[in-house]
Amino acid sequence: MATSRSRRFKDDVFEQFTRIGKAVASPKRLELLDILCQGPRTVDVLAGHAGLSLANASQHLQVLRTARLIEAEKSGLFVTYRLADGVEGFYLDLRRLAEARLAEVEATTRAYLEERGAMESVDSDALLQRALSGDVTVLDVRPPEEYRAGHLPNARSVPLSELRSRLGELPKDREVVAYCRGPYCVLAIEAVRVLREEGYTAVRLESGPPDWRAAGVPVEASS
Amino acid sequence: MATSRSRRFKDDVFEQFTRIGKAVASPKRLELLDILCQGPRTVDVLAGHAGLSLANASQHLQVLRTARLIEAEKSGLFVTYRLADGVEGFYLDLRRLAEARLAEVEATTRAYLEERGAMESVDSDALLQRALSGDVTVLDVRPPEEYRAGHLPNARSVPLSELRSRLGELPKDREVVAYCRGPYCVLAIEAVRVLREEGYTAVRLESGPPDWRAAGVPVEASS
DNA sequence: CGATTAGTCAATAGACTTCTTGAGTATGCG
DNA sequence: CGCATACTCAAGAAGTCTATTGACTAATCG
Repeated sequence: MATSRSRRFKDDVFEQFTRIGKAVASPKRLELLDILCQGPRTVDVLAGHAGLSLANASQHLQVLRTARLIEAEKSGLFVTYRLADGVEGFYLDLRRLAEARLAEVEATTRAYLEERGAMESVDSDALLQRALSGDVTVLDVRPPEEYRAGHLPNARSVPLSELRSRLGELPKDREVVAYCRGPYCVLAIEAVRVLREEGYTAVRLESGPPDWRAAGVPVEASS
Repeated sequence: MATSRSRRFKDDVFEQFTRIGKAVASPKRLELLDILCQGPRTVDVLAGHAGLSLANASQHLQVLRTARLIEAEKSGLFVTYRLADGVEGFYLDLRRLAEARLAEVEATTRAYLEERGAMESVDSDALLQRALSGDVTVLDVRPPEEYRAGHLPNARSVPLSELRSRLGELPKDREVVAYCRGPYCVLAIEAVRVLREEGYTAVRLESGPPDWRAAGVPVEASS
């Protein structure tokens, strides 16, 4: 009978698909993918960002690599991991599905924002358009190397750590739009808090470079 | 320090995303999703198709349901599960990523096809256009209820089990294009084998209704 | 009413995963 | 050369997931 043979074929195929599923079945690995969406990184930078021991991070990266979601390149002492083709898009799809289907995601986010006193509802698309228009001061508050890897056309790089000391550069009478890595990065939330304390009109743009790339919004490199 | 609080926030968010990942981290659950792409089904039909015991199928369905990928509706003795919004697209994205990144998927498929003596390479898009054009006989070899739930505009329903006895309905001088549920369903492969044995010129269209819906190809219901 | 059917629930053995620890390897630097 | 750095590998304890079993519930039918 052909059935048992086709059963084995199906089992094999779904087993293969599962390699992708298993790769994204751990919160730490999703976090690593999220960080890698910002650009290639070495193992200990990744470990630091995700709050993992070096050995543990390395192990998770192996899993992602066997699922072919990331690629490694060794140069000197350092191993640099980067996302494979098509993976950024898939990660964003997964995130979008989670946001759409799991009310808990929104609840968690809202709880955090309220705690930080940063509750607000801004039309994200309209805000992005304003950021692109040049009518507002646009701040990229991520570390400088991430700014260099890609940023909004008229954003200026002011890392959160330097924000307080560089307030002089920012005109007080102009609205400020701050962004960072994306909706689940907290840098811009902090930046907006600081700016408001100092009397600025400031809002956070929730999206980040990975979202813009996926949406076809221009993202400049360097400068 | 704000860091530990934001650490907890991130952990929570990624934990939530992981619910989707975990749901698609088991081959059996992916198979259930695949079947549900064809339309709503009751628990024991799903169990039968996926080769699972009733209790085990029910358990897997609970997991998918807590991840909100599927929805249940009870009517009388039967519980009918259906895909939630946006899930069909996500499943197809996952499958596409697996096909693109994992050479093993293609290898497994090729091995099965060769074993069945069905190796061939047809330009899938061109074949779909021909199937839509009306110049060939288009056969939907799935069970009739699946045909009713959605099929190509000029396909006729000839379930694989009835194919041999209904060959009289099919003109011998016209090329036949057979399709079933999609690339990993074996019904059309068998159908093409039977047709060729009987002297027909027959090819398999690899895609299926879920693919066409995602691509905007018209898919009729009933009739 | 009692029997039947469709499905869920609960418990458990066995298999897999995760994180940790400590050792091992390769490269570069003084 | 010896030593430091960046990373990987291997082993094991603790936790999680899967499939199976048998009992349980809810709806239907005679």
